[in-house]
Amino acid sequence: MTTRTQRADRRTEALSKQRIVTAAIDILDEGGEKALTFRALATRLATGSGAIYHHVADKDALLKAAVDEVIARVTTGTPGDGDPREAVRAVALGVFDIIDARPWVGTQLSREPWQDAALRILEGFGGPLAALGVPEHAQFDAATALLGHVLGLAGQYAAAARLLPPGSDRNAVLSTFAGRWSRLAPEEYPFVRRMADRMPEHDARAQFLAGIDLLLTGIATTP
Amino acid sequence: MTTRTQRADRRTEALSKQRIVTAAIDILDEGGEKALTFRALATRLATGSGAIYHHVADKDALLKAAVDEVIARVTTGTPGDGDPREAVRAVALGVFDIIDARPWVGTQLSREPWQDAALRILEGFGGPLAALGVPEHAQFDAATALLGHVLGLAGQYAAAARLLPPGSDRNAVLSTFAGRWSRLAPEEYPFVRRMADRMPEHDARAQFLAGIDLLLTGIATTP
DNA sequence: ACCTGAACACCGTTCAAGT
DNA sequence: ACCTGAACACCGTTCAAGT
Repeated sequence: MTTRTQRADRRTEALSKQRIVTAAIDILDEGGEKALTFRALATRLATGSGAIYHHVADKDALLKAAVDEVIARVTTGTPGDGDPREAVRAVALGVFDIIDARPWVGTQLSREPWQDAALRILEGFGGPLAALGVPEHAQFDAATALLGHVLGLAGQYAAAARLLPPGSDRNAVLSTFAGRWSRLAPEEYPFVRRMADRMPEHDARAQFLAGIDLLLTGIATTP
Repeated sequence: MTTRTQRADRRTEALSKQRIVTAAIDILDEGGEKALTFRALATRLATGSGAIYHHVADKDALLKAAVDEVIARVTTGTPGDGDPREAVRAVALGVFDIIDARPWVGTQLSREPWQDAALRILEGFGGPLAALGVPEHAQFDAATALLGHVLGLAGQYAAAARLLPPGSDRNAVLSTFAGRWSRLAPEEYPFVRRMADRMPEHDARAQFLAGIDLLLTGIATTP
């Protein structure tokens, strides 16, 4: 007899892992890693903090699920049957752009070795590498090297972005650091100082891609 | 008149940033990142937790100083005047081995973009790259790509090592993950599954170095 | 079975009080 | 100036009590 009122009562909609992960992603996007607490999550879901543990093991599992969901969107995009080199670049840039847009993904990927999200990226490189004619025994080294570049450099830019006001873009980040580098001791850091002068004309995304291309060239040249 | 007793009283030795950082490194080595708390640090230094703040701004600064000290030991080793390729490999492997021995360094390097430690590594690559005849405009891309590989892949192995009992070595880590990968869905992860079968015969350090060599080949081939 | 929210066992950091 | 250590403002996680 009370069925008629249920439809309007959105707040008591059943909790689920999916709803929790979605809310967690929203909080991470809005306020960064620091903002994601079980109390904040419970408030947003209009429930008690303990309720979350009925659907998610702990905070680590929650972060893993959030990263996995976001990464899956890039790697499940059809690779197409075009140039395999372009397919590799597309996967790499896809992950780079995700990390750029959501720095918390970069942080988490570094902490989650060989977990679901990293495997998806690895898998995304595998097909194109085979299509490129890389011998099977060399495919694993090639794929892990590409993964390493993606996680390492994209993660660095993500961490840099975290230090600056959320509004500022990639190149502003680089410029800020370039200024800092110019003031280093010339005897200790001759190379870094020299490079600092070139920074302003550099584009972070292009630089990331240059690394991918160096690897692709190395992969194509190595027998 | 109380001067005679001072020599034996080691516990009241003056606090200093150096002493604090050394103690922090010891705690990190013995118990990992979780073990480093200001309370544990204060206990080891036989002082109050608040005293630490007279010498170190906060926990972040403490971790930065600890990583910087450890990384400086590798990059300040004389690069020698031998093969520049070998010099690049030596820097990369040096950092890899540090991260392997102290997983907390890997975690921290991912969180500290373009800070002292990362700059030291970058600088370590700079000299050899110039010696290799890499044109100046390409040196920065090359150095950052090498840095990305070091931070990305070495960090992954470090994080993996953290998940296993502290005794187990690199290859045991890989074998454990290989077993897990073999049980993945074949339609979703054909590449990763295929690679899992090759894992047992792989050496993590060699695989890391293979990536460096791919980059070096790419760098040498790119005009 | 699922949810609630107070309670527990921690943190990093601050600060009045001491020397 | 430096140190002490209790106090503060948080955490993640647990668990008796409710539905």
